[in-house]
Amino acid sequence: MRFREQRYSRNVKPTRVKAFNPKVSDPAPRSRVATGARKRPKIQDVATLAGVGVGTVSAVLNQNGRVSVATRARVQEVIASLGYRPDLYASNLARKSTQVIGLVVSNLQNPFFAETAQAMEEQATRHNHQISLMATNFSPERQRAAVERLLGARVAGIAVITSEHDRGARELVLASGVPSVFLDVEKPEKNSATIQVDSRGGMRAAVEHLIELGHRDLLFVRNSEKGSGTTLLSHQLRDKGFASAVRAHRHLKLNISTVNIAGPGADAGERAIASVIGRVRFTGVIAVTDMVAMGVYRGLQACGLRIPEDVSVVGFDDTFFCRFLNPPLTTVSISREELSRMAMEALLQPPGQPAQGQTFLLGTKLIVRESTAPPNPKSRTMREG
Amino acid sequence: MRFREQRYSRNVKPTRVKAFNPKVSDPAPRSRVATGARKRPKIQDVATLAGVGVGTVSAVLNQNGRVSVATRARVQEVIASLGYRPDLYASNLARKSTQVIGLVVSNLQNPFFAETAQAMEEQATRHNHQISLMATNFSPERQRAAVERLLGARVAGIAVITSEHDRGARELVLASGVPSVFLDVEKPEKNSATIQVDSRGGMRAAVEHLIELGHRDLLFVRNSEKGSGTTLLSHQLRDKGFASAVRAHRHLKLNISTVNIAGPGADAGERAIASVIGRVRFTGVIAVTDMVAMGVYRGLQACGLRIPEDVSVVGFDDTFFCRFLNPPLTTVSISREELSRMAMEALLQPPGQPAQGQTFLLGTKLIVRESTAPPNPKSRTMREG
DNA sequence: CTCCATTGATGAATCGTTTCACCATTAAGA
DNA sequence: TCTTAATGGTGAAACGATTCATCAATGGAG
Repeated sequence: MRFREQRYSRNVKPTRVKAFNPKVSDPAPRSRVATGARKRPKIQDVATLAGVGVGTVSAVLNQNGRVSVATRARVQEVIASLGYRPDLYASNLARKSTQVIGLVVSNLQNPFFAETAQAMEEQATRHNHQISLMATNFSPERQRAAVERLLGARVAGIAVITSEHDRGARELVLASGVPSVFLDVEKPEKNSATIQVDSRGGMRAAVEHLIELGHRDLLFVRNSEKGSGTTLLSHQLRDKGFASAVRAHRHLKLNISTVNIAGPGADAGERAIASVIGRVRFTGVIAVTDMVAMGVYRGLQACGLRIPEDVSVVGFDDTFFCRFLNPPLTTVSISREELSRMAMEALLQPPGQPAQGQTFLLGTKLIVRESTAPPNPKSRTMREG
Repeated sequence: MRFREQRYSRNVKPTRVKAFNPKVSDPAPRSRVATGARKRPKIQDVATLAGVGVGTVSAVLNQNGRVSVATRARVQEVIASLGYRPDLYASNLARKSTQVIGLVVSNLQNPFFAETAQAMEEQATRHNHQISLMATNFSPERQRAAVERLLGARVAGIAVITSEHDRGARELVLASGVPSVFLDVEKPEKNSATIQVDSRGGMRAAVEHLIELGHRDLLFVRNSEKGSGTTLLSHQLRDKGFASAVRAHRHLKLNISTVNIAGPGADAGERAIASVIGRVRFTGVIAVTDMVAMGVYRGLQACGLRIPEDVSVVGFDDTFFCRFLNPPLTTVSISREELSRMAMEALLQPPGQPAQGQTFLLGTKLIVRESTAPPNPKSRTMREG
């Protein structure tokens, strides 16, 4: 019985059944939309043509192992002539690691994220990696979904550079053991690197800049991107940074006001100004984001207030278009190159010290442009009487 | 003989040799930098726990094949309890297709590309695909390299949305047989889809808008991003569009000037204005790009010219920040959603008609904001005398 | 009761790499 | 001459999924 069975399964099921069983009734369905491409050469083809074993070809490809110069040259020649390109999926499967790093950002429309993504992409290319991009559009659910998909793709690392925050997503990443970096996360974990933007320092520089110019009546404008009630983490930190900067100068009797408008991006800034104008006295505005500052510009200009003659404005992020606003915006700069360099360093952890678990501090720098000037004593942001 | 042999290969070569050969001399080197993560469950684990075969689990995962409701439920339960997630690399290798589409853009700093990337990402997610992002920074060499890497990654499709153009890259893609879309390519191929932006229509609308307002002295500002001498394809098309729009109104005796400044992005616009001011008479400016228009704003304002009182300005692209310029920019809009929808449709070619080889026409729409107004007869862009 | 069709489930073979135990050859040392 | 070491090179097994030929069980039909 057993023999019968074995023999049967051995002989009647040759490895290439298809070739022996042309399915006469159904000549060529293969409905997978005709490819039209020549068959991709595989490593075995290269090996055969070069007269070597597959192991040798692999060694040449990954420049490890010992291969004589002559053999190496011959193999490389064959590779070039065939146009052979190793299949990354097979390679990754066999190697149990990938060359892909997952990048989760909030929204590419926001230049801060776009510029960061670009910088990350450059870093990745430099290190021979690829970027798999996911955008959350500020939704924690989508963040979690993004992380889940990246994990399924077995990425070599995950960078979460978002303003929103999702505990579930973070826990998924942490539990997976995949190298990761998070931006501005509240408490670091041993498992995962953190990049902390020095919002405090940046805010202090911004506030002190205005104080030095002579401003004493300050308006802080913030928004929370989504009406969801949750405050973005980076905004919270900037809040704190602002508060601490103000505290450091409390002897000056500063007159501080804060507006918080929910809503997406730049529009919030505009509405914020509309809502306080005539009710609050201020000669300097600090916006939590360049995007918000753009809205503030519009709001002020709609009220006939000039920048910087009547009101000074400071932004945060130094997105590239700051220079093109009218007047060019004074803002706090965060280096995207530095940020992406840190992220990559943490993700790729060069064989030496384990960068995972480390916390990187990302400095900020005040860029003074033309949106700030000494306050104008005649300027009126309050309604008369 | 045959029996002996079969039996031999059946019994003496068990699939798990390693388990029988514990290598006493070398207990546990595995120096691959401690992972610390629990071992990822594989499909066999799920199958065993659920008491079914791997084929059944696979059928449940891919909701094809016939599985009874009871079995399906049991398998799904085990999957959930284990937190099992199929390995995309193994899956792709076995299936010989992937869920990744490669997106090549010029530069994420340019909001047009950033917004397109975002839209593509959303489309991809909707279709259960991932985006692998590559930026060329306007370099043809980098474009080729990007394509080469994506091909190696066996992407399911490649979208090349760039302003620069590289014949080599295009040929690589075409030869590979991978579904692809290119933007604004000169001549379509059977093999690959094309999206043609209706630059002609957009330019005509822009020109006619200015003409209707009463402008007769028009300045066309273009740049070529890189001093490399090669003109960006999209710019060429916009050139032609502009020329054809002008030709259509030649009976009006329009006074047309053109400045072409090489150099990256917005700066070019500023330098363009600087170079023509006082030498050319114009009351309306058409910029080849919103980015360039931003530079034009700066250039004009630096000369003390007001927009739109002294000079009207029209841009092209409708990037999101147009609304935040002062004054908000009148521009020609290209729908990113539409663009990405078309790209995805071409790439994913729903089982029905083969969208490959098709040419999509992407319409444009003039968005009138506040940067255009009737010409001011007293305005002087020419030096006196 | 036999035969056939249908439904559900199985698991060996396959995808294209990397890895690594092992082999062959040569060189150096005793 | 015989070991021993070093260098080049080999190819089977493993990676973790999908596929599909095949089997078992069940239910009618004849």
